[in-house]
Amino acid sequence: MENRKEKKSQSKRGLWKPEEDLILKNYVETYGEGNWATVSKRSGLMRGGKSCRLRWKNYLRPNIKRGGMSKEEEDLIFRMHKLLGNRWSLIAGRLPGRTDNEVKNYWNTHLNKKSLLGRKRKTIDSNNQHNDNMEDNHIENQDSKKPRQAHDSDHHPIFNTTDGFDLDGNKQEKDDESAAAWMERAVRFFNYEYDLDYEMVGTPLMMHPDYSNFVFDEEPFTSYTDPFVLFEAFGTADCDVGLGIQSFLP
DNA sequence: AAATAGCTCAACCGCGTACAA
DNA sequence: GTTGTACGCGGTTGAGCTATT
Repeated sequence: MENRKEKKSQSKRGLWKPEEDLILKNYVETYGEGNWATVSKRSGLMRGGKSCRLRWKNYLRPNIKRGGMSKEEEDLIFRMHKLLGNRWSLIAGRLPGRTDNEVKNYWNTHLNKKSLLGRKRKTIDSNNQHNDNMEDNHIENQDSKKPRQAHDSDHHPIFNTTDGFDLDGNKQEKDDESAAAWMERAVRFFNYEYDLDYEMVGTPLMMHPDYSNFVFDEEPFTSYTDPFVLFEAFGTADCDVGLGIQSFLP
């Protein structure tokens, strides 16, 4: 413990200087990525391994894309976030050259505001009680200092069904019954995610009396069942949500 | 021109997980 | 099964920049 404290205080902190970047770059080119704990010893950098790893991953790595997000990237982040929550590394994985840190910052400084404004504006419940609760809940979540709790989507039935609905991206024709089952699960998922009312959780939205008062933002609902996004979330082996749903695939 | 409020984003921290001994 | 180590992730902080008064 004492050792760890000592080590910490010895590590240089704060912004990286160009000469430090150069040293780190040379180090990685010589020794390769990994073994970050030994970087300071071998390279002479007075930085902790974590700091070096982060600097490499976010700024020095080849093919890092700098500069503002395109409209397409912004749109994808928005959609993926709706689906996956704050899983920045997963979202960043679908944006070549972008890092999880960048996506997270972009969300917090740009898209999160839009999201909150949008929610306030876009629901049409006449008494507006749900709207306020939704926003409060969201802000409360954002302010939480706790480590990431499981996202609602982790446990939602849409990711845990056992009806064998085919989502493996093999371009199989979906019959009407399967499509209907899919849609129902999707509807239930969004009902759950927005957390409109705890009593509604698990209740098929179509059957709920409040259904007529609810809209999914200003886009048609189908945009959130965008096949690309759904495939990305459910159909890829490197996606932990995908792994969940893949477990019941044939 | 100076003060200050607001915003952005690089960097840090703590926790969880994987893996080896 | 336990412990130690390395790594990755998401939440948070704060320095520096910009806009406003």
